Amino acid sequence: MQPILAKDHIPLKVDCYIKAGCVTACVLDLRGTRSQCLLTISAMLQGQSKVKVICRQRETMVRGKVQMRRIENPVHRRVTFSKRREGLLKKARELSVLCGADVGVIIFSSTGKVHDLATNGNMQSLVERYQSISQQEVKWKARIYKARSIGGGEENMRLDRLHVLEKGLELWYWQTRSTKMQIMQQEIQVLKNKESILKSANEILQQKVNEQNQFMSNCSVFSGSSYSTHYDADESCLFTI
Amino acid sequence: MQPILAKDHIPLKVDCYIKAGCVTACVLDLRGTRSQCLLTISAMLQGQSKVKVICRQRETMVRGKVQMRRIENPVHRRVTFSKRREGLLKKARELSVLCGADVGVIIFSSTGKVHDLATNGNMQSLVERYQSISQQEVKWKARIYKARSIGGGEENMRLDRLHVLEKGLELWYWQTRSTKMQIMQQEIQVLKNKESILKSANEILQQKVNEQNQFMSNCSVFSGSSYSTHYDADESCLFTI
DNA sequence: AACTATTTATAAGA
DNA sequence: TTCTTATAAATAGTT
Repeated sequence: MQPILAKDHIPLKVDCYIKAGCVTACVLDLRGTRSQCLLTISAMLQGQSKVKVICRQRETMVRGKVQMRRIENPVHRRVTFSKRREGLLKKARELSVLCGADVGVIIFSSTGKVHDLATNGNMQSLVERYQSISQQEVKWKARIYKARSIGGGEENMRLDRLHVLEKGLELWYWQTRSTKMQIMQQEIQVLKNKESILKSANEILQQKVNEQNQFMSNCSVFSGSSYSTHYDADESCLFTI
Repeated sequence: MQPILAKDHIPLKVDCYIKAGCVTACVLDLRGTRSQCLLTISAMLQGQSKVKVICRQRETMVRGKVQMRRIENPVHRRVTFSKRREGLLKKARELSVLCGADVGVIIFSSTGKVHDLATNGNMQSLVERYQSISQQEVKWKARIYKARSIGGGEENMRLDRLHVLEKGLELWYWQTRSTKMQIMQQEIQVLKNKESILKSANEILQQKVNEQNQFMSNCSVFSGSSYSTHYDADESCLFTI
């Protein structure tokens, strides 16, 4: 299948209702490389049932590719910003809906105006989630990095210790990815509450019991047996992130 | 310029290197309305210098529009997520370069994996800038709210001013309604825990106090003054769902 | 703001 | 996964 060279004009006879159009065509260049290219069709009506179509490759793109550099014209820049900002937010919403992702977008225009989107409805919680994960990742990586560099200096650095650390990172990734993570976080929340409330209940209880103990010891009937009740809530958080 | 009806097949003879392609054409429908439509070109090489092109309008779109709902097939969803995520980040970078904007994007996949982009190179500073601006916005809105409630009492409050303020307030409610929901639900969770734990703490406390009361009354020193402590947690849940 | 030619993204298939 | 390409969608420039 030899590639065939293009000629400047390709006269076509068609009898459809094309008025004008363009062709995104799959082409082979001279080296046989496949790529997409653009052709244009100019159609002129000829009588009732015939259209003459001239199809040729554009010598120059009328609207060239957008150069990826700052738009200097302020009016143009503002219009483009507005269009592309909407486009970006739309894409973000679509990603969220189609793939069940949570997406947050923050945009500062060059004039400092802020635009945002949080598909979960709350940028703050999204950012917090991001920060906690980032910090955790940084910690793990730092730990491994440290272990590695120490290990590099020390010959006694046992390989299995390094493996344990790397396993930890792996596990952390796995935990982060799983939906369990979310359940666990809720669980943590619950248990933290438990902790603080148990502590205050404990305080009140202690206080009551102490009052009574004091009252009773004031009666000089009882001596060294004081009631002490302590519900330790420190162990109530089973998971840590 | 009468629109001309399409026929099923449009045989074309071309001598360019088109292999296959499609046409996004501007067409006129039967009422003369202009719109974009799609044609396809199938090309077959014929010898060294000739290509036969069959151009016809698709009866049905082979790949219909994407339905904007969660993709249920996990493989499909993962692939789409990957592609669209890249697309989104690319768009964000382009917006930043073209318009001199600072853009931050945070993406959590449905499996909890995080992806991000901060065009200024530092998500933390971007988020901080966002948060400081958001806080100012909240303050401003609170001011409006206050002005409005004062305005309700004053007859001198000009109607147009009130309308402006109410418009702002409306917008603010709309923007934050979902956020509020989340905060409330969290609050509910916390308070439910509070309730149940306070109740058990209460029980323990009651038990203790009762024990001591009984002990003391057994000592026949005290008569009618029994300690009774009850921490009612029923009112601790401010919100109900 | 609307229009549309053109570019770009991407869904489905290999 | 990566590549291909048909097709849908975004958008640059214009009116």
